[in-house]
Amino acid sequence: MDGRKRMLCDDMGTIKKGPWKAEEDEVLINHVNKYGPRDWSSIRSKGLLQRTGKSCRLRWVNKLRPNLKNGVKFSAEEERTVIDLQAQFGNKWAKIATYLPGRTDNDVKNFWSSRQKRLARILQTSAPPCGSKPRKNKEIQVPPLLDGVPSLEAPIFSMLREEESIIKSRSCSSPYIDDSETIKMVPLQGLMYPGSLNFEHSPHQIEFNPAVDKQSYEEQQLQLPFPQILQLQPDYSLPLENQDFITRLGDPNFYDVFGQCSGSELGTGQLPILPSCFGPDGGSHTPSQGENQNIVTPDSFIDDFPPMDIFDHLDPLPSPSQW
DNA sequence: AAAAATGACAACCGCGCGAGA
DNA sequence: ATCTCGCGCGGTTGTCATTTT
Repeated sequence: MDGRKRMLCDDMGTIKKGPWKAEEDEVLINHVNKYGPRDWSSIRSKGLLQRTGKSCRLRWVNKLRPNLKNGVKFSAEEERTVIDLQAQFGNKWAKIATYLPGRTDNDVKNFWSSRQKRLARILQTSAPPCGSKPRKNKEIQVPPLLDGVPSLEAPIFSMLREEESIIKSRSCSSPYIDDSETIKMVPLQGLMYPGSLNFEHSPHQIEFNPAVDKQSYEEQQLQLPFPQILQLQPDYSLPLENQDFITRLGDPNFYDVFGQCSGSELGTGQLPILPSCFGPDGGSHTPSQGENQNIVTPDSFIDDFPPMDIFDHLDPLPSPSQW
């Protein structure tokens, strides 16, 4: 339906909808200048405009109010603020907007919505059904660790525009990340030793062989002690979210992000999903009752995940048929 | 160059709340 | 006490512009 090209007229043609004209804006501004931003309904009752009071208020609040940052993109700082406040308050856009001078609840809402769409698309295109062909060559075959996540809803990756370049420039700080143009499996290999994963059994059950990791890897590669990989310290030069993510890797509650996926249910040494393998016990950490002060939901896990842009640099994994 | 995908933005709708009659 | 009305908020939809394929 072409909702906005047509000039909708409800109530026997007395209510105008659709885009505002400059003349209407002028009338509205004049009214506000005279009476203040109130009595919206009187604008129509006085015959000044064929708009509902609601529509007038919305127009004023979102477009005509002074000091609005119309047409100005959200800065990185504003993005971060929204992300933080959304985590704190939920979808209380009006409340969040009060922390952002010049921004309206609609702005914040739209920003968040766009972000959600973007991130949902990233996850969707990163996790094609088995056998499906990626739409673009830039995409990757999602690692089994994400592909098999049960009932994981659209992700809420925390991702700032500025982060991609930072990740690109900094992500090779891990000795386990291929220090080349292509960053391979950053979230996975950054925390595991290459060769410690066995994909033979099932695409959704990666077998973790601790024996392969430390010793053989260190012998072959760098003489770096294993604990170094777990003693992750926040890098304060990184964006806040990355710091937080890294910090929380050391939080026991962060390991078993999907709660129900205890090691006992899955079998020792089998890694159904990535996050469990972050645990010191290889994913068998089962939070006891009352241990969920920091309940980690799938969404919050996604929030804590590193920026998805880093996946842009992943080499495609072999398809299951190639395993 | 054309088509498709995506992002950004504007506006409407429904619901709930609070004040006043 | 309750009814009505105005307002504010969150969700949703549609359009246009830009980017990507």
